[in-house]
Amino acid sequence: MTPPLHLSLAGQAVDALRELVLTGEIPAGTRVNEVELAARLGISRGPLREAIRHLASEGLLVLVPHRGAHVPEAGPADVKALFELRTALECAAAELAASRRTDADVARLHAVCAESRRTYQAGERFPYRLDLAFHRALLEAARSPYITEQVHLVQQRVVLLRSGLQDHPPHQRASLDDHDALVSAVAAADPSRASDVMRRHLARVCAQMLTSLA
Amino acid sequence: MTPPLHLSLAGQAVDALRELVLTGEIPAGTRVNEVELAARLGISRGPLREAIRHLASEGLLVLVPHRGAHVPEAGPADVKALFELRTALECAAAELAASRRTDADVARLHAVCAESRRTYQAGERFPYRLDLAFHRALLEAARSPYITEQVHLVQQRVVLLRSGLQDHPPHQRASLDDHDALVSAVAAADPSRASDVMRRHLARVCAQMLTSLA
DNA sequence: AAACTGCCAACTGTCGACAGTCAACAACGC
DNA sequence: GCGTTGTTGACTGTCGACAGTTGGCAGTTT
Repeated sequence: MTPPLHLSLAGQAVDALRELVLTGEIPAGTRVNEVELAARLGISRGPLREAIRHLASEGLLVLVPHRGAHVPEAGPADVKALFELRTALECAAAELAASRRTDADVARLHAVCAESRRTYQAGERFPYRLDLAFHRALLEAARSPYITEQVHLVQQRVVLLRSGLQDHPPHQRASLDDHDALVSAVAAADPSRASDVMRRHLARVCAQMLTSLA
Repeated sequence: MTPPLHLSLAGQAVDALRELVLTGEIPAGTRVNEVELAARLGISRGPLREAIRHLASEGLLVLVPHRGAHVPEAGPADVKALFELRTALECAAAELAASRRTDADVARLHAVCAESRRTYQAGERFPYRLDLAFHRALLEAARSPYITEQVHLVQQRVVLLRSGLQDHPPHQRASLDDHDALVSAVAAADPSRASDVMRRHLARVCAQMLTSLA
């Protein structure tokens, strides 16, 4: 059928399902039917079940015994709790990045910031993609694999919460400034300042998400 | 067979496998045979596979395509990286606990510390169980569900690394003092001091594990 | 009319069997 | 004797079918 495919069906199913969830194609609260979805993806229920369980372990799905899986519906309390976790992880990452960063790391961070600002001034709005790229560049500089892994998982859940939300330009402007301040603290090898800036940045983003949610 | 069991076979398999891994009954590096283990647990391969994937998502197993799962072998670099994650999470938890704790929380923490000290002075060594209980009591006071969840997962991985290691009494003595200092900071509602104490505590524990490992 | 009880359809949980892949072993050539 | 290649065995990946449970619907009772 598919001879030179280097990924198992379960692996493909994970990617496909993740896409369906993150794009909001499967709305929050909707129950996922195994047989139906398996047919839609062209695979059997076995691999699909593994994919469902995997995404559940990432927090993108919620399992209910004998009642299947559904995309979680998040309230303000969830957003706050999730950002407490994100703050813990990313502040630590910022600290580590400030103490471990190489010149190449700083250059990369500057490049991402520059591109973000350019895109923002050109199109009145910079894509979320660049925000993710910035945080990932920071993680790279932190060189802490387990923290990096966890931040990626948390960011995914934030993306899930963001689906159906749009950013206001003023908030974007503030984020750009935060990013610049963060790069400056990292470049200056000042861990505690980097942590503080990150904390304020995430507090702002969290507050903005809470108002957009209400 | 087992009529009034309120847990799915996969759920039971998760618990059983977790026990086998954490107790070291399945040594690090050993490959896990699905058919053999399924027979041993008295279930089919389907639920067992789900259990294996679940534990892999918790970091207790490593999956290799077409070659099954095995318990990860951890070196010093892994220990350091894991403790960077643990420090990020538990320092944040200590901060939150210090700012949110109720009198009941403080009482609970005091009780755990007292029992630890009593057991230590009586038997020259206090069980790891009480150390876990202390950190869990602190998490309860922090009231941050996602951080709590992640700390539990990390603690599990630490237990995995600890299997086959024994504590030296002097290190235990230091831990007892750290715990007391932590309770005092939390009781005084001093988040930054709580975070600092936790950081020092975990640095000590990490260093001790690294020396025991070599 | 409202509440309760028994049935029914749909779905999840589980199983056994088949197919594909990888690694070790053996035979062969150099 | 050593490296290479074909073969074989064991194991994982996948599938289709069966069994158990859940929630809803119809029928009945008060």
